[in-house]
Amino acid sequence: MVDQALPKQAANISDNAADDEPRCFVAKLFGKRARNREVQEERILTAAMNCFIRSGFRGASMNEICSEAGMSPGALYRYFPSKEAIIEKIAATHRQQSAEILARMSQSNNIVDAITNVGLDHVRKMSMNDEGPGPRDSSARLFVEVRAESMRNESVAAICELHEGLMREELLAAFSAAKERGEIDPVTDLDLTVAAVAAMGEGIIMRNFPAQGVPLEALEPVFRALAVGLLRPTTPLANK
Amino acid sequence: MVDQALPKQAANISDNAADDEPRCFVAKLFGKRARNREVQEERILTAAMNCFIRSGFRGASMNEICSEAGMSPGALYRYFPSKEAIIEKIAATHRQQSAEILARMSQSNNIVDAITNVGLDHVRKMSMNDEGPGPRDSSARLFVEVRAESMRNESVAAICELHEGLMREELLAAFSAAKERGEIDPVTDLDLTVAAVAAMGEGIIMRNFPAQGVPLEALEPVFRALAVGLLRPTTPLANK
DNA sequence: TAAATGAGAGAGAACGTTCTCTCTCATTTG
DNA sequence: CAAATGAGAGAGAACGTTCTCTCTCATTTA
Repeated sequence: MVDQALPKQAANISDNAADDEPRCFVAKLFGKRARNREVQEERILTAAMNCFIRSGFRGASMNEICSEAGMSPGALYRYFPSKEAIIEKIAATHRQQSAEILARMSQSNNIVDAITNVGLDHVRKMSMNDEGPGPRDSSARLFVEVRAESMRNESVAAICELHEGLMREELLAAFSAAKERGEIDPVTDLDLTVAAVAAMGEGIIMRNFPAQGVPLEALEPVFRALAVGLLRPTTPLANK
Repeated sequence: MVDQALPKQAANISDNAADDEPRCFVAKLFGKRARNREVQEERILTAAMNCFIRSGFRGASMNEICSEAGMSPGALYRYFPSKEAIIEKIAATHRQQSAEILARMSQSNNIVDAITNVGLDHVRKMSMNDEGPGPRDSSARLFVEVRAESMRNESVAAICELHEGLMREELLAAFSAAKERGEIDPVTDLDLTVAAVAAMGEGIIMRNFPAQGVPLEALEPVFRALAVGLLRPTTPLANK
């Protein structure tokens, strides 16, 4: 069989500069014998995510994950030292995706539009990983699973706090800027408002409205009303 | 790990056997015997709840629950046929408590006050079971645990849907009445608003603000602003 | 005494993890 | 060039533990 795979360690150890030949480094991306470590890790994480969505962090067994990934336990444990490590990695990835969406808060010059758009973006993103097989609200399930685990698992709690702290900072910065622009009632407690918006957003994400037949367009006025209500903008309909 | 010096068997019932009670079959079913059974079931449920809060539904073992309850497995399995049955019972009890609070929605004649008060009641109740030992946000933990389980466990999902359906009905009835009173913009989509309020409420409950040092009084304007924003009352400050 | 109750051992399955062995293949050696 | 080498990758049995649940038998209760 002429299956040329990427020699990972050869590139690291030997320093032969005559490596201009474009080798077939895409070793059958998710195929039986993929050689690349990152590809294998990705394969495991994808499988584990499916299992965790189906059975929960504690409910899913390593054998279940191995079957889903098409690997043996021996192979899997070459890439992750423990089930706990897989859980932590998946929790981090999931929360990081949320934080990245929130990072776009400061792009808008209008706080009501900013909240509305970022909220919709978040809901859209969280309801999107539902193309392939499996339950329609996989992201919502994972979200709740991570939240539950974070309430009793020290390291998962730390991972969540890291990303959620970033999200709160982003919100606070946007709110502060809006306050200086005069868009927010000066007496508003911004810290509390940030916490409330974050909490309510979590509730919305958790329920996964798009998966229940509520279109994003229907959600738009809800987010807008929430923003108007909580932030009491002094010029509520200026940009609308 | 509190090994409470609880008398083994005889202490749970008062010893006034001198009464000339009818010792018929029915009396046995509904008399002292039945009451003792309820006491034992309650003991198991309380212990199980503590364990589930500490370790999660799947993470807590039956041995852990037995130790917490000060019972042997043989005794425990006399009262509950399976771990699943305990989980279902606890999920039902927890969700029912929420539904009972929501049932007071119709008592208020002002929709903004109604939402504010019921929201505060709910948060207060959910943060109150924190007198004894254990984590401060036991109700929030249980809430998330039940939600997570409901997303992959058919019977727990049915239990949740039962009580949450009641809650949505209650909200919808209050909103409809308010709409007829002219308190809500006629174009508002009440079904969507009910769903949104419920989802955001879940988010607030989940974060358990009182346990994080946010007093209920601080939360009051947040609920009020949320209600005003989402329901757009035509006479927003009438009763304030 | 008969029925109810409970303690505790432990059965049998499933768990997370480790171990051993085989296979593949780039590189080294002859 | 062909054989030898050795390290990475993986399969799958097996390990010790822990799981849920049952069974036996002693004690309590009516």
